[in-house]
Amino acid sequence: MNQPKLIGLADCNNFYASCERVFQPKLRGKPVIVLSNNDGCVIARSNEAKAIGIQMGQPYFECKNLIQKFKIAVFSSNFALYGDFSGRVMKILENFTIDLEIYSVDEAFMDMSNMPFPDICAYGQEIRQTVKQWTGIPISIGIGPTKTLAKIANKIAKKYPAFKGVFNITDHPHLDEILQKMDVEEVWGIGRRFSKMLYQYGIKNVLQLKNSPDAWIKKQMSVTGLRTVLELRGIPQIEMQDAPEAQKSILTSRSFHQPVTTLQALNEAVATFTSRAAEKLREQNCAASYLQVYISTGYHQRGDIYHGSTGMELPHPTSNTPEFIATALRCLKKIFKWGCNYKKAGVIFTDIVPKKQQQLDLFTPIAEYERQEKLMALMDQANWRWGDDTLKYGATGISQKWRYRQEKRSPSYTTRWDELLTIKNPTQKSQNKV
DNA sequence: TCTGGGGTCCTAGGACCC
DNA sequence: TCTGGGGTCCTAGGACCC
Repeated sequence: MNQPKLIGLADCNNFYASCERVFQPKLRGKPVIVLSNNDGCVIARSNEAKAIGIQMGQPYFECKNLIQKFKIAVFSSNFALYGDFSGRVMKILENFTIDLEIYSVDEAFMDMSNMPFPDICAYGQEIRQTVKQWTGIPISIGIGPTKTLAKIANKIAKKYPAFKGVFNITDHPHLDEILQKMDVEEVWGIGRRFSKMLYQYGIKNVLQLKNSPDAWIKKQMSVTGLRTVLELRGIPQIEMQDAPEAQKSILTSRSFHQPVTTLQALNEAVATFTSRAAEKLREQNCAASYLQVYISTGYHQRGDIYHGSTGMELPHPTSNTPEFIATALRCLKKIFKWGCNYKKAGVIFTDIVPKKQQQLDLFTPIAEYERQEKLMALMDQANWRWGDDTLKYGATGISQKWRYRQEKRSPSYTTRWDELLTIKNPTQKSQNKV
């Protein structure tokens, strides 16, 4: 029989906002927010910004008044920077556990069973301090017998300063009281729809959810919902994953800052997204054999709302950009409708296989494959070294009027040579790269 | 005027087969 | 007009996550 598990969830606090703050110490204790692509809406908030009342997902234009009034520091998102920080944090966490499962850019589950420490919370504190010291990123750690309870413990660790960022919910004497005070919506796996439904049946707090009958839960919320409830009861349903599984889909999409109306402009956008998706595919050493394209008008606009999407199978799994672009443009032609104000487009690759398993088709000579492979590798290298779009396909367009906007992006301090942090030397007037 | 992007899993329903 | 039962596979859509 398996030993009961102890699972820790380490979660970076206000991750993107914290990353931005690392390089601007003067912003410590000050409200900071990070915006989505297009500077459209708020996707990260420091505690101070939350206290002021800025909401997650709130449109930027809606909170401009508050921003001015409270002098909130605003950043466009800089995912290269956040990805780099994420890697550093995860590397540190790895040293503290036998099994780390990276769950998202700012979260990881840690197997903390059988740790040779009598006080698991003290150990958690040590992890927390190390990460803070080495990266500048504050984290919180929740510990519990299941992933769902570890998530809940993490929320508590964040909510009550008395716990100093680490909370263990396992065998807690006041577990039921804790759960009774939490809203069902706070549970991992219960979103807006389900919590609304549960509310209608009078199930408002987590304790009530935990004690609801299995059959009813399954009927209302399918097996996923039932798993969540069992996890709340301390029965593990969501195991730790040993190795990261191969991705099943790769998606690249963007909203346009201004509506796009012509097929020509959409062609460019779709070709660009396709190139980017193909790069991601090659980064993972994979090939794909199915491609979908979608385009849509805005949801907030007046007039016709249109959502078109279609897919096509490629003759064989590939990672070759020109093949994808040709297929994607054919898909686009099928779904394009004149007279629409398009606000978004995207490309999705599915049926992904590792490159080793890639089936070559019979009629293309091996030498041709090798030539394509070399060309792709060369382009990826050039774009990695000298910046995105150093080398690109003509189909992706030159003017790219549909491009999105990022007015307040911080420099990529850690990932681009030309944007390394510069420090002013008080004795000289010049600035030096570090 | 201005509202993100990238994923996973589950289910229902249709097509098809014997 | 009446018209079985059971299985598989695929896709679209809905739910969730960060």
